[in-house]
Amino acid sequence: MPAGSLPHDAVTDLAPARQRRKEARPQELLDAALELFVEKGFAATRAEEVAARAGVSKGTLYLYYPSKEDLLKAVIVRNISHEIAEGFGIVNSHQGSAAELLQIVLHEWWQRFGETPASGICKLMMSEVRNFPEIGRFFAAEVIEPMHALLGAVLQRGIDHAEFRPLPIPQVVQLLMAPMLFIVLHKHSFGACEGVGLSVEPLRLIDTQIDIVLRGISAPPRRRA
Amino acid sequence: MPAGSLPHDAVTDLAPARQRRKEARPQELLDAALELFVEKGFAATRAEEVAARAGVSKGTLYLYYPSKEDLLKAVIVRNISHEIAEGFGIVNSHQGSAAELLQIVLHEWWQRFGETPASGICKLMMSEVRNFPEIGRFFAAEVIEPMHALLGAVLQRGIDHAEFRPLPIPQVVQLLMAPMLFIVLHKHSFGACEGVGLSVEPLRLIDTQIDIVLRGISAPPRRRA
DNA sequence: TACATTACTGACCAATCAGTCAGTAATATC
DNA sequence: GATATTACTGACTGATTGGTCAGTAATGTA
Repeated sequence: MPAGSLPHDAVTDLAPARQRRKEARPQELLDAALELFVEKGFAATRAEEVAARAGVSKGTLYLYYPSKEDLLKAVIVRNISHEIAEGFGIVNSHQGSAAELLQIVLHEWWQRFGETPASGICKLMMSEVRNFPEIGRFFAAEVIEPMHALLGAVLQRGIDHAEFRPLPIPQVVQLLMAPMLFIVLHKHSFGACEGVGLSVEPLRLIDTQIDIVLRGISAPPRRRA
Repeated sequence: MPAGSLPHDAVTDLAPARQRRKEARPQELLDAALELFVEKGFAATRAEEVAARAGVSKGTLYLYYPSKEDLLKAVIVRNISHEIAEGFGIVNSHQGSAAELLQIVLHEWWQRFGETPASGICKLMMSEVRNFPEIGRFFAAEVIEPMHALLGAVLQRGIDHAEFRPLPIPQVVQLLMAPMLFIVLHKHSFGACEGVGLSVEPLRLIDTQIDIVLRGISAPPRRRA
């Protein structure tokens, strides 16, 4: 506003026009909170900022969530994708090779989770578990463990079909997840800063990973019989 | 102390006995700050806590570091290992195969950095870059880029000697680092909590990684000539 | 033992922020 | 249009915490 602007009689130009949208608020607040918690961390984010980004006042935030910590819990709980169940669907119904399946699962993971704002949850959990171990246990049980079971099942199938050589499954699962996590963590930390080197190209990295790992775990060609 | 304990005339039993140790303070404060920043995050850590863990009062902290943010900067700067230079020494003087060299470099990285408290810097930077991009740029220039150059050199040598097949070096470097980062990040987040599943065994994971990647990137056996 | 120097302390201050609540205005109902 | 209901607001408060500084005691010097 130019200096000396005086409040001409009616509502000022940019007056936000108060609205009542009981249904939409909770999700909008959750979205705003996720963004800010991922960006700045839980402790460094002020409740009023969350409210402002969601387009409401602080009072409204506390109308829907009783405390900042409850807001955090809700952010985690509500963003937990139930798509892991779908992942099992894909795995169980897949007809082709385990190698193909692995590729599909990793690509789907990237598309349905890595690319979406929900991937920020990874950074958020990483940063905050030690302050909220309860939430951490919940996340581990609902996300990490199912995800590992899923990838473990893919590997086991490959081994059973002699497509992959015998493997230490838990370790290989962790090795498969590591680059995926690297990508999303980078995206929400260094990758979001100006002039911080290291260009990460998710799809290219994932494809290179698939290429190398598949060569690395494939069973040697049969000698005879 | 049992209830009703009264201050008997001289100094109380557990009186901390004030000491003057001008030389030792800065490092002790830095160590305490690193621990706490990694554990709780920068914003959630109170300056007085840092002082207390270092065994001094808040005033003393501010005697050595002008602000909490300056303390953070000092924590990063002072914990940046100059061992990457030694890494280049190892790489340049190595006589054996590139595969062997890769194994050595990853193991050394784990021993000299991953296992030490300094590895907490990884989590700290991840969590805080977006709040302190300046520090992020410094860290990228001093640590990330040299580290990538180092691993890139190892890969390049392997390719030059036809030990490895042609590779997209930047991607493969990232794939090599991802599990290392996974290990240290896990150690300082989920790994430090009770009852949060997922047992991560660093050496076993690193060895599995080396095994798979080496198979995955090795050049196919020559056909003729 | 007396005095000077200075590393260290912790009570204090000002700023910040989570959480509250009396009041406002948008919608529903008649 | 009049009245009732309730989603929403933002000034307020109590607690917390970054940062200060007048004072204290440990050490050095004579």
